[in-house]
Amino acid sequence: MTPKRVDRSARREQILAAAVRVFARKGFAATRIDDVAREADIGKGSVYLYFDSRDALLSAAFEAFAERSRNVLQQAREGTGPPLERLGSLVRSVLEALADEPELARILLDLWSSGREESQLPLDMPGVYSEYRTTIAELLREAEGTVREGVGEHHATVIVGAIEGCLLQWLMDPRLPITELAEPILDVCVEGVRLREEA
Amino acid sequence: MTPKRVDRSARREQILAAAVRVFARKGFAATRIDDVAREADIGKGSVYLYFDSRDALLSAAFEAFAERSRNVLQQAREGTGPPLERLGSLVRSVLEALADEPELARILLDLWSSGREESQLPLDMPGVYSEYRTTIAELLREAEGTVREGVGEHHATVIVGAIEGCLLQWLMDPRLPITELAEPILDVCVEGVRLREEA
Amino acid sequence: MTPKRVDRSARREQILAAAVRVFARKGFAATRIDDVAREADIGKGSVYLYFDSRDALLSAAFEAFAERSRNVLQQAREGTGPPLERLGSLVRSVLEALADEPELARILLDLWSSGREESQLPLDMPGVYSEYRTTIAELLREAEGTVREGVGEHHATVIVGAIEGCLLQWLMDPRLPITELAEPILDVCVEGVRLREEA
Amino acid sequence: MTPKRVDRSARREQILAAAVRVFARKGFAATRIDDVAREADIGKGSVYLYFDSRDALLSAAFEAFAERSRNVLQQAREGTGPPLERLGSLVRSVLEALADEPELARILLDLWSSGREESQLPLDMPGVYSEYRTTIAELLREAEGTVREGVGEHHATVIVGAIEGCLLQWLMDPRLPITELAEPILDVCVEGVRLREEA
DNA sequence: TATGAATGAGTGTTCATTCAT
DNA sequence: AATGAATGAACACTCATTCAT
Repeated sequence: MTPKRVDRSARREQILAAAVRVFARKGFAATRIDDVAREADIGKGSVYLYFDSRDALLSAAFEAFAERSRNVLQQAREGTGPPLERLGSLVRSVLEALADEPELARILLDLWSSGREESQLPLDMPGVYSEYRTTIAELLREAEGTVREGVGEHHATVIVGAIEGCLLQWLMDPRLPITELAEPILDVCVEGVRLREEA
Repeated sequence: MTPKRVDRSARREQILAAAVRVFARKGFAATRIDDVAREADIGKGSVYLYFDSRDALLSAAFEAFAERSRNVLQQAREGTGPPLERLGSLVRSVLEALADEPELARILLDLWSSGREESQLPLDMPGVYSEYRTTIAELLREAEGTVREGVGEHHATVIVGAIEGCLLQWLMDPRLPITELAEPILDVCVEGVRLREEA
Repeated sequence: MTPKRVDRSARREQILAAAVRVFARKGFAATRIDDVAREADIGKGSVYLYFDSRDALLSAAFEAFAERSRNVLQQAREGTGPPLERLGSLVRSVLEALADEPELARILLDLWSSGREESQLPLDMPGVYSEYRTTIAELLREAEGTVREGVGEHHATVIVGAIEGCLLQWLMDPRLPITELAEPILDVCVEGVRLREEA
Repeated sequence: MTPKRVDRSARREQILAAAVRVFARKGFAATRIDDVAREADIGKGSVYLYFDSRDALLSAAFEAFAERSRNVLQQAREGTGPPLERLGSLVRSVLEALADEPELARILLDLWSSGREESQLPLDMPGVYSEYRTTIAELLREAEGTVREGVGEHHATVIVGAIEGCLLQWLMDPRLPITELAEPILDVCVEGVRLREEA
């Protein structure tokens, strides 16, 4: 029926993976189509059989990243158990997912840059972060009674910020122990919103 | 014979300011020297009388940013009063400084990208964040007895992360009320490390 | 998958020949890559598929010239017969070779200029002339007994000079009958060194 | 009457001398107006008070060179004594003049290049060489009876060639002892045309 | 007269994209 | 489908020339 559909899509993935590796290494701006083709071990022209343009590679990388995000968030929303524990799982999942695919993480630097309003590529990074915030805000709302009064959307923003900000520091300085940061993040963020059971 | 009529360094600043505005708008990668010249209302060649290269403009922008950073951090270190309150002031100062110069803030997106290891421009962004962490870690240390045990460097990273991560979200979506985030950040971060006065 | 259709080195030669024609006409300094591309009837970018830079075109032209030189000199060294007759053949060969490829001859003007010490391009023109002199000095040495005493390296320099100087004048004024100058050169140079059979 | 005429012309000479020094060092193509101004120790704009354009500097340098040539040739024409001896004096004068002002000599490389037909600057180098040849041909004609039959214009070309060709080799390789070449040149050129007094 | 800041036309080079094979 | 040679638009940077002071 679709005799080469699998091949085609596998090939596409192969090229995208190569592109992500190169983007991670040199950054999008410094990456040439030639570099991607060489990394994917195919001819330069072949890249265009699977992607419309150089920018399309970054868009596809964004999509891959956004999909990971959606998955992690969906799990958090569908999870059961105490909301603050699900928040903890969410934070750990995010960091693990990034630590698992450090190359995908490194392209965040380019995705952030390209998210700019006047950019030609309107990758919907704002949307990704908006979803993050919404999901976490929802968890906080569910946790009503466990968290202090007044905790709300802004605190969700801070929690997302803490995660992304740690990630950012790791990207700037890979010596930072990104996985070890999960607990401190939770320490700060979860304790930072938890209701104090004052005597 | 006639001494210079123009103040070299004022002119330089004027061009740099124009460059920062354009970088903020279109991103460094998409900014042409011509754009900067037009924004500064001078000829293209004149840019080169004050900057060695296009990259030098970004480096200068980094320097401007780094100087702001150093000032804010210095104030935090020299401040008096309870450490956690000084942490609060620091957080507010950082956010205010960035909200005051949103264009300078937006080039952070480019500075982060250029911080990449293989980049040609050795902008010392890692150094900037390292100083941030050190300063905050110092405040936390001074706050010993007020903060929970085990609170340390990693928590400093989380606090820096929360600030930068909120900033990041604001950059992605300028509708976020960046200055209003100071209190939630402190809410989370300060409460997140403060000793619980358990009965 | 399909092997190259074009013969790389043939293409290279084609471009080089075009470049030499333009150099001959306008001089290297006044030649734009665009001129070369147009003369070769290809796109400007294609020049760079075969040559690293504009300078590389001149270097390649030098190589072509140097190869011709080496061939002519080798023939002179390998020749048989009385040395002074071989000198005559050498002189005639040099002039004929240049008259045959007047465009290659005209780039001599540029090669001489580029031979300057501080030049970026280390075209070994001095080496070429040094070989000329050595070869001719060798012929003169072999001719010992036929030439006057005291005839040596300096006279070789003068003979090379006479050839190149005639060439120079022809380049300045193409109406000079370069090939007809072979005999006068020999007249002067050979008679100028030949032993006088004094009574 | 002409209150600053001397000053003006002296200034012009100062600049021209500076230009010649720079041309000699880096070649005309690589010489910037800035280089000349710095060498002359004046402002860049001031160069244009005395010369119309960069090219005009090379033209002026040519004029200076051509004037030296004319002087030397005039002396040869006006001289007395046996023609072949005057030819000897001429050769020596030319070489001495060049050895005296090696910088003026070095710009020959640029003058030759710029003499090209399609060049924008039609420096009359062909004219200079033509005069050389005419003068020497005249000497040879006067020497009728002392030189072999058939010696004529072409031999004049060869003699001019020998001089210029030695000069060329010296310019390519300054280690060649230019002044020591006068005698070999005469050896070859004068003996090369002199009538053999056969027994 | 002297200056050097300002200019912008001009050019070498790169590289995304196309297309003949 | 796959290739890589060919292309030319785009751009950083240079520098001769101008001109306000």
